[in-house]
Amino acid sequence: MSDLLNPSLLFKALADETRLRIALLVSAEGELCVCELMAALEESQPKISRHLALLRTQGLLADRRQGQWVYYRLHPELPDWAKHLLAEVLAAHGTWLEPDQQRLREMQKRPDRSSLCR
Amino acid sequence: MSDLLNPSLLFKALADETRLRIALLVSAEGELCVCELMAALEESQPKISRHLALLRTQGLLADRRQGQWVYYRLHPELPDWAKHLLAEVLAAHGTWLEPDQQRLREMQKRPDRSSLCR
DNA sequence: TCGCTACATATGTTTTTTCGAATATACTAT
DNA sequence: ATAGTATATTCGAAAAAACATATGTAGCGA
Repeated sequence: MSDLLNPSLLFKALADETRLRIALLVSAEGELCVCELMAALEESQPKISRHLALLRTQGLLADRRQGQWVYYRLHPELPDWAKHLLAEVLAAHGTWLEPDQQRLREMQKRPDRSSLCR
Repeated sequence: MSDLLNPSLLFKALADETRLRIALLVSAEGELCVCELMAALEESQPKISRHLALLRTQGLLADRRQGQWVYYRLHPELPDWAKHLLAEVLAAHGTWLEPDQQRLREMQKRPDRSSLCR
């Protein structure tokens, strides 16, 4: 069930800068929806969605829909070595994400995940 | 002097399977020459050399010539986060390299780096 | 139902990467 | 000098990846 994600596939998934920023941002922030990623990365919706689809089909991210929004998080069954790897990069180069995180904080009408659907 | 190698460049460098095998093998074995890598990976000489050139220019590997052979090792100034990353992958998926390491052990006329040049 | 917002995917094109084959360079031994 | 071995690089073709644009789908509120 687990090791579909081998190192080669992981490195390919993270070799694109947009996907790397997405993976690290999600790793740092916990959970983000598509519109938040669009705002943080300043990229078009299809571009973000396309890269998210790749990260999802490779088993790196998991998604859940809540109302109109789809939230992405690190896949709960992501192997430890992969989690550690992301954590290592984040610890050493977290500053690289700061512009993205800044835009995230400044985002208007950011969806509020605390109000659960019913 | 150090951080020319950012995470994005590292992941791109390791996104190719040939380069990933080279980097992990060198990381595991310490130092290998081109002909040893050819034997271990069963790939053509130009293909190995081309990928080595990429890993070298990106600062991942360092080379030294001894006689007719050129030995490659992890670059001594490779940042710690990058070393840890390789070690993490090696620890979790070292078995992936076993066929390569087996061929390395079975290699005939393997250059003897203990006989230093004079 | 309609209109709106959020997100996903298909299509055709452009850019990037990888490759094999050929050639060039560096060293060793004769 | 010549030949042989080890390694590097160039070049054009083929394959893969990324892109923008257009379109499709799903949920929400009126």
